[in-house]
Amino acid sequence: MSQTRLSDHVYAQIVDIIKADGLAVGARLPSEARLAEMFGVSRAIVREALMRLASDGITEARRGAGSFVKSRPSDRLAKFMPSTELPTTLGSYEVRFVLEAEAARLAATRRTAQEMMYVEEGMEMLRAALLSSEPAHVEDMELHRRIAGATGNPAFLLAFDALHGDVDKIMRAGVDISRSRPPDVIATMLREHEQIVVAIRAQDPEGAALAMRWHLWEGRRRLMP
Amino acid sequence: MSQTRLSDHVYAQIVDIIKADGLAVGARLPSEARLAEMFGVSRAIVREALMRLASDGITEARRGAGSFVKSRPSDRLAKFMPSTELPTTLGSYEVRFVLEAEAARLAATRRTAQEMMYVEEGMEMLRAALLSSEPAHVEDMELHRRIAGATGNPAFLLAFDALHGDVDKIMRAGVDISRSRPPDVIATMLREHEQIVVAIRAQDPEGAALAMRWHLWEGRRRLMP
DNA sequence: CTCTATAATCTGTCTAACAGATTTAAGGCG
DNA sequence: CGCCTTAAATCTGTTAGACAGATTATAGAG
Repeated sequence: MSQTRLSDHVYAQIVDIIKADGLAVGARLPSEARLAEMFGVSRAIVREALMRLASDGITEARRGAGSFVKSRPSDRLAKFMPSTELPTTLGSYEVRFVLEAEAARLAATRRTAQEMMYVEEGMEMLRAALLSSEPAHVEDMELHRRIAGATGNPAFLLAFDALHGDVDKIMRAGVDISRSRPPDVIATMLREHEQIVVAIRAQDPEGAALAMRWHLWEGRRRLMP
Repeated sequence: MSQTRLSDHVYAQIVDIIKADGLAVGARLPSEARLAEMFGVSRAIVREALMRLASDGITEARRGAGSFVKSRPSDRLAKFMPSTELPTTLGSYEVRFVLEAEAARLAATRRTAQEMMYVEEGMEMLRAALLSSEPAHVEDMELHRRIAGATGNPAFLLAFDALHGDVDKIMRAGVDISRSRPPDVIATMLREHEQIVVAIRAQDPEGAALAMRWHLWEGRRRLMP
């Protein structure tokens, strides 16, 4: 804790309230004015804390009605607490394996021409990043995200963002995966992605799903041989 | 677009400033007062946006000095926000079909005794709610969520929460399934859930996956015949 | 008992102010 | 000219009070 903002403390105290009082998903929190009174701070501070709680997906505010529990913090915290960063990253592969393989299959089936262009553009961005030997983590994610979007089903993007949003947070916390990659690995990664894009372009559902599964399988191995 | 908080807009505009002006990591943002003047809002609103930016690891505030860029916002992160407002009732089934079927399979494979108890408890809650003819939507979700948790892989819960986070909102908007639920449908829903739980208890991966797929398939049909 | 109008709450937002930390500018001295 | 000390300007962190608009609770009429 470098800084001592009151809203940090209020954030933690509201989390405690939800956990201690066992507030279920959908339950209403005390009003901002009430919380301010309880913690002895101004309403503005409570609002700052609530903004972060909402940003973290724990609460949700409805105008005129109140703030409500959206996802119990104990569960959200549990996914960071027990295991270290790497296992969580690895765990996401298990989900990506089914989620993104299905996305690739559906993208191949019903992508529009515009969505295809968007995917191809993402592929170009990844290629440029990889060939310039820069950290290509963002571009990698972006391509995968565009493929999820090419299904035309926003639910895939919802799940994708949830998965990679928190992974991104974890990596910002100090884990540096972008270690030095030898040239042959770069070429391999490029080829794997290209096979996925080619299959989607050719409207080959099974090929796209298989290429995605293979790529994720290999990616997981690269992370933890 | 359920809510239009000014701080949401300010958040996006500050991200735009960082990207457009090419502010490097460590660069100082305009002061809160200046930002408030630029966007035509009060300083409190700017602070609420800055709290979320700080929570997302993009900026960092130093007391008396100013707010500084901590990490350049990626394009992916910028697109992260608007996706939260998409209603995805039917589309979510397409994702649940692969996601929860895999969760059921893995839960059957490696559930602990404690996780099994947690699932059984969820089943009891659902049974009680359904038999009392009360809206059982929350209990239904809770059982599915506990099954996702029984995989031991928190990534499944991440994806699950993302998909079902807005369901409460949708239900409140008027789609009330519980009203039009004849007794035979209740019995059917109960049986479908029981088959899933039984398969997980019996550590039958394929049976669990199949039962989940069947249940979701029927559920989708009940929603939109 | 149901429907409706009214009152009470609650979020979203603004303005004005002050303390304390930090940066900047101004001198003063070698 | 360059360096150090000091005072002024700036900035974040925080408080108080106010008002509009949305939502929920309440009381009353039929």
